[in-house]
Amino acid sequence: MFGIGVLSRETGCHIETIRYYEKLGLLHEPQRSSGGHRLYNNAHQKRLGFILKARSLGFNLDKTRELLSLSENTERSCSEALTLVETNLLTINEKMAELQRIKDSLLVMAKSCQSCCPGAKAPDCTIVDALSTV
Amino acid sequence: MFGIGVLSRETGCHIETIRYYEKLGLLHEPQRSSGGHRLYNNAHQKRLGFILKARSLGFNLDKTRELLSLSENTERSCSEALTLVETNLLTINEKMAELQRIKDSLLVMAKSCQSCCPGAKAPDCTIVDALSTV
DNA sequence: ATAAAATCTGTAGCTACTACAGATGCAAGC
DNA sequence: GCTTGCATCTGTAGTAGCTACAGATTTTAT
Repeated sequence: MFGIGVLSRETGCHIETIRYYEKLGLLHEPQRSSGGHRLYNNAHQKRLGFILKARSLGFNLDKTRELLSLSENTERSCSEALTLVETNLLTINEKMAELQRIKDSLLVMAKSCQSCCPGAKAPDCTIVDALSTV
Repeated sequence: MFGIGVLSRETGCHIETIRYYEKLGLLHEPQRSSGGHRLYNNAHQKRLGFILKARSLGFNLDKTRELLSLSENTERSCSEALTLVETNLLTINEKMAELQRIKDSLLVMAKSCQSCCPGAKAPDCTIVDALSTV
């Protein structure tokens, strides 16, 4: 049994975030010391690790909750997990495409500025111009 | 002069967002009708278009404010705009790298699940396993 | 004149945390 | 046993960038 500070250090998860996950029901309520301090065991630590890993793979808290449920429920099937992963992949792909679109535009703007308006006044900059154009 | 509904339709920006930008000082306070309704002109529309374009290129509201200031201030130089664009490019690149990392992991997980545990129970799925592993 | 649509202000909600304030608990040294 | 200092407690508010109401008015159309 260990306190929230130890759990925080072991997992790299902020104390406030641990309490937040507990409030949302992602982490089970731990035992308490006589004075009311939270006391965790290895099962808690494992579960928190699971959550953090899911989060680091881009799953939001709802999907993470789903994944936790899948990991515990023998009635549910593997294909549900696969669907969650594939849905997440779609989301990631969309975000990447959007970022690529932005990146392309920014590169064009930067290049244009570098070659056209070095030392010019800001309002005449091609970057400002590009933003002003409909 | 036109109302907020027209401005919203013309720019594709939600009415609430227009008022929000005004509250933040990104949009100037417009004239009002005798009854208190906002009345905009073309300058407002142009400025809102500028903001929306900056937002769509990944600039946050603070940077957008900076860009607006650059577009109006003859004292400031073009290089400041370039710096903003380049900084934004760095941010975008970081986000893309992170997404790529996530994508790679998800692809591995999906592939592993497809080939190893079709029809298995969820708790035995390789996806769940990958999330459980430290 | 009246009904319907648009707009008004102000507040609360969203995600996923993070940052306090002010009150306690706990563990170590003397 | 007492004090000191750190850890932890609860609860609330803040972050970004909106979005979604409620309930009151204004404007527009018939």
